[in-house]
Amino acid sequence: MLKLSKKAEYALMAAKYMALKNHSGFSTAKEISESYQIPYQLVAKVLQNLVKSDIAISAKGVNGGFSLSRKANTISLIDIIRAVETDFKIVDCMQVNSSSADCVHFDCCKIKDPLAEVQRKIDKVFTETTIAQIL
Amino acid sequence: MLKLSKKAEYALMAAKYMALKNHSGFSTAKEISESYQIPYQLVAKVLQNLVKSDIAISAKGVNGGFSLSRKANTISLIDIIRAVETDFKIVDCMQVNSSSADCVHFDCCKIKDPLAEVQRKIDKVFTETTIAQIL
DNA sequence: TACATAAAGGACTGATTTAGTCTGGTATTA
DNA sequence: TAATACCAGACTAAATCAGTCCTTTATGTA
Repeated sequence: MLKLSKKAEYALMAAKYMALKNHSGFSTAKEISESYQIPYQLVAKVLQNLVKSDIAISAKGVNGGFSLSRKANTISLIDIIRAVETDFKIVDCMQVNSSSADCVHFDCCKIKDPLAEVQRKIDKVFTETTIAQIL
Repeated sequence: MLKLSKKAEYALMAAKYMALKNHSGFSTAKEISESYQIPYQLVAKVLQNLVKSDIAISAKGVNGGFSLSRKANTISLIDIIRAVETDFKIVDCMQVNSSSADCVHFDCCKIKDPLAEVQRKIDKVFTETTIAQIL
């Protein structure tokens, strides 16, 4: 279906929220959850993923929260999406570790190589679009 | 996950098969199924979808089968994919009939408009690539 | 020091989607 | 009339996704 997951959507929304108030301290998961009507636990998890990928930084305790680790115009959509999704390929066999064990057609596939070019172009779209452009 | 469905994959493979032998009569579902190791019932269904979308024509009975209805370089990947998939949008709210009933954020969404541009670029990739290019 | 706040992280569940199968039908040719 | 091959819808099992629950760890403040 070529659809982004909710996690990816929420990650983009959270990134946008933080970008919009980047210079006024931390944003909490609760704050983002309530502002954008996103389930708290989900957005919390997504924010943790962003921290793991060094897109955001976090601070525990009172007055803690999350903040983007760098300027919005240096964070691409693909950075965000890769932080929360394991796969980002239009077909399974393009995953880094895929082999003939994953696909009966692996060694004789008729569309893999041509689709790799399509994949490259899609990656380009998400790589070239930054958080700054979705504000 | 932004992944194509198996139906879309099989549709592309079937289209490729037909394109490769376009001028030597019909290809049967069985033939394509066996050549490319695709479950027969699935590829049969996919081929029916292609017929419904006027991408392929069919003939019943002995010596029947399927054939592309026009030249491979006039059939884009998006034609094929739309023939077999109901949705082809990165987020639900971009579906033609979507409304605030489908998404709690519909009227206040922070990322819909920017993502529409991303969607447009992805559509462009699939529109500009034709079957002739995956042969 | 105690307490409130807030992130970290794992386990679990229910709903949805996907892939694939089964069955019966219709049309065509030899 | 028998074999071939498309047409069509219902159905099932497996996988994925979205969301929840619960416990732990860290930090600032009264």
